[in-house]
Amino acid sequence: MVAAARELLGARLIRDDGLSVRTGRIVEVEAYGGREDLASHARSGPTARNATMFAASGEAYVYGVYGMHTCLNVVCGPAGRASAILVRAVEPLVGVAAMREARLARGLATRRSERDAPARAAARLGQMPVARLASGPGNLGAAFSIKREDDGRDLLDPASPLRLEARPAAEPRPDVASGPRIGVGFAGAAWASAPWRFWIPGSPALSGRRGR
DNA sequence: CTACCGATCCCCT
DNA sequence: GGGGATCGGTAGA
Repeated sequence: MVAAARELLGARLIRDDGLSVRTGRIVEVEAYGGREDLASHARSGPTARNATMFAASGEAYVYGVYGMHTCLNVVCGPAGRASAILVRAVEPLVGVAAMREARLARGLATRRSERDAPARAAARLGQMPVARLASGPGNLGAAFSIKREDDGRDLLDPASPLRLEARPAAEPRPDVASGPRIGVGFAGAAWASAPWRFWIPGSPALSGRRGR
């Protein structure tokens, strides 16, 4: 699982809906395990929400949180054993305009209804640096139009509209840094401090304050 | 700079 | 009915 997380860094995430293509280089991920991992959605065994976590390697596990965000995971364990890698950030490579549109579309659908909110959101997105468009799991979900219907998709199928590609052979294996996972304090100190977050040091697209 | 707060909805110790 | 693998804005030191 940890090895799979490291292997994902540098790989490409691709959204190909037939009209536009969006791709990004994965620069930040987190590993989540099964029942023993108190930070994992699988901590209480299989449920309707986390069923895909128990699927075979290579499927997408998509979940919604806080009523407005969808997050993408790559299932990485053998069938029956829950494990998933949360994709927290990518560096946009192709389809930057489509990512801005997707961010705007999702933001308008969910943000509080102030009178001038749409104009302000559009202005903010227009100014936003490319590296921030898919920085953080919620932002990535919006930029790549991740939907609940993507749950269970085969990310290793070259014909899939949402898929992964290996890091290009010509591209060197990236350096990898690690540290505690984000936002899992509820799991208790032991699991919250486990160094299961991995990132490519120096990437401008890292989540939180690191990339700013 | 840090700290808190609200938004918003599906699923569940 | 509670709460969350988040985000961006605001208030205050």
